[in-house]
Amino acid sequence: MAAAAGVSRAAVSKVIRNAYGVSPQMRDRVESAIAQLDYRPRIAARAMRGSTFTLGLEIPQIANDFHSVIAESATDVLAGTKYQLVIAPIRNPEEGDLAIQSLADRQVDGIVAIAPVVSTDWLDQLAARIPIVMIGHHDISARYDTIAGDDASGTDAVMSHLIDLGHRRIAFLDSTGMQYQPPGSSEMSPGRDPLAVRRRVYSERMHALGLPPQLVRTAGNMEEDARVAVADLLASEARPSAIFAGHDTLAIGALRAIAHAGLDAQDVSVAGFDDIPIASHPMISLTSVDQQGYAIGQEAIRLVLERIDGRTEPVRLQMPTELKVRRSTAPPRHP
Amino acid sequence: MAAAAGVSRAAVSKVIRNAYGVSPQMRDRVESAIAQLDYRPRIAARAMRGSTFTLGLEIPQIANDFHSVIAESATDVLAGTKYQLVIAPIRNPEEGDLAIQSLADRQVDGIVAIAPVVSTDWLDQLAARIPIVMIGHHDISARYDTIAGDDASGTDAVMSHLIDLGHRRIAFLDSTGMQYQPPGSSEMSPGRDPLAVRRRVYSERMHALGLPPQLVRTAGNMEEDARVAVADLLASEARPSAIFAGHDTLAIGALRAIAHAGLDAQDVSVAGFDDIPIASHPMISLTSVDQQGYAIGQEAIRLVLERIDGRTEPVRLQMPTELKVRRSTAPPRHP
DNA sequence: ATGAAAGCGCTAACAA
DNA sequence: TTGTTAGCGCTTTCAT
Repeated sequence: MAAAAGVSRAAVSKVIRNAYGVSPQMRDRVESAIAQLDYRPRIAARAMRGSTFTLGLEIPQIANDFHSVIAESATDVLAGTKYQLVIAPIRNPEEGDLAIQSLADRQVDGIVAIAPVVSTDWLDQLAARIPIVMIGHHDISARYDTIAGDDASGTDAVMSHLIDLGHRRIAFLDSTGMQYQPPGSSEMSPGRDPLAVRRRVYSERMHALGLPPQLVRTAGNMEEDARVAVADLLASEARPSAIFAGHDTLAIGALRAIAHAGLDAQDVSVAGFDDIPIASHPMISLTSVDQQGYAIGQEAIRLVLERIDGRTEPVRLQMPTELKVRRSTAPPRHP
Repeated sequence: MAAAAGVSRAAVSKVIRNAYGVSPQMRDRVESAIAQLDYRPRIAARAMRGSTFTLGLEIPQIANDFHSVIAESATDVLAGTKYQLVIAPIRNPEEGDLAIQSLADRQVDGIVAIAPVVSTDWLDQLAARIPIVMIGHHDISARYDTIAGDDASGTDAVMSHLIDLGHRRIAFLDSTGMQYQPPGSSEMSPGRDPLAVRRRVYSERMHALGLPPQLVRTAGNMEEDARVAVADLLASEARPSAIFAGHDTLAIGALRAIAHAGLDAQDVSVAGFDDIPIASHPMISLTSVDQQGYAIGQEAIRLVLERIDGRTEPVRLQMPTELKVRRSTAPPRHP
């Protein structure tokens, strides 16, 4: 390339990086050579000396629309900038360390991670080398930033709503997980993940009313896992009058089972969390907690860019929540 | 690293790559040093000499669940292999060249692209350097592989179904797009993209019955674009008795407008294409054409790995389609 | 303002 | 079987 333009490599490098010390005519010469040769700098070579202009996003469960919304907003924010977003999808949060490590191995300039199952220690160590923003977990770290919805108040709102409607037999639809210990890590801090907080506040509210909490475990975070679990639940003795799902993807699965059984919101009400786009569809109309997924994605990118820019003090954001009451919750027919 | 283990760099390299010519004791020594130092090879440095063990997936519109399913199956196939999948998301198919170029700049070992707006010439040129698999477009290329659903027969099935139900005023819900010309490219081959095929077969079937085709253009490929367009349509004189949506994301948006207007399938039937997961939800129950998105993703990865492995003859796959008749289509109340 | 040259961490060819 | 060495294509420092 340099040879073709009849200039030094350094000159080409400077022009590309818009660096100081190039005359206008030099710039012209190099730029026309670039255009003519259709020259593209190799990111890998640049990575050897510095940055890759690549931001990594770890996504557990790409089928979860809450995650898609975050990816969408990150894409929107980054469009037209010099940074390229790459998503490392995994099958479940337990594989989070693999995806994050993989992104680090590829020397991305920053990482945004959505609620992976990794220890804070492990992440702290990584964050010493590379900017990291954590979405979802309520971590307190000196090295990386955190953005989470206000799970406690969101859950409170759901519980108050259901109780006010007259529900007493309220089940919490939970996913398994958070069992895995990443190698060489200390134990996970308790209650840092979003579902743990929602589960805890649910239990507290039930206890406060003298009601027995009913935790229904799904086999995983897929819609289908929830459908199966709720189908079983409906066929059992322990049928609740309302189900609070740990997140909307589970709630949608629950609604499948309920609709399939020919039941409606007065038989079994359903509330979710995240307010994914389909929740507002008039044919679904799922009561859910909005935690501003789109804004979370925007903020995450903003924070990681700030860190790339030099910030070192950690930032912790908590997004306000708002309960969207829709037709999937109603007063119970048989309280 | 090499120094710490007291061996040569070449030895380390060989152990990592499982290459020929390492004694068991050498392997042991190196491996324990790797474990102890928590050593991770830098992908960028490897890229300078060869491969990156990274596969790129270009996704237009991450909010489209058909695309998510493809990403999901690709993730599943690649889990546990030495390859890492990275997704380059864009806002619309018109930005396809940016995402693909960006992946190429990052020297991924292979690229899977979902129906981007790029010329076949441009792609052919790129495919000379890097394995490419195209999903969606019915391209005929000597250099890259193609996987597409059988759009013609799928559309035929939808049209026959609607006509058999008694519909005559059938609109095609189309998205704009495919207008953009990538720089330095020849014109796009006509009819290579999925929507063009569906639109064409729709028009043919309408003409065959002596009916005027009714093309309804949305502002884009988002669910919301379809909702707006259909809301306008319902309020106009030209209200059809059935809408065939170019793909399911548009169909879901159409159903929003229809449900919101208090209408049902007998007023305005809706059929879509792709059979995204939510289509089978009992509360949505969208008639749609299944083109096996999950299998498409699997095959795409298989093909790109085959190419990395040395295959050079192009492969073209066409997936069979199956019409899933559900409750969103019904005989018209007012034919 | 420009160019020469060192070096980033690997792999591959070759020498020992 | 092992180690030495020459690059891959950039960025950065340092002369000019």
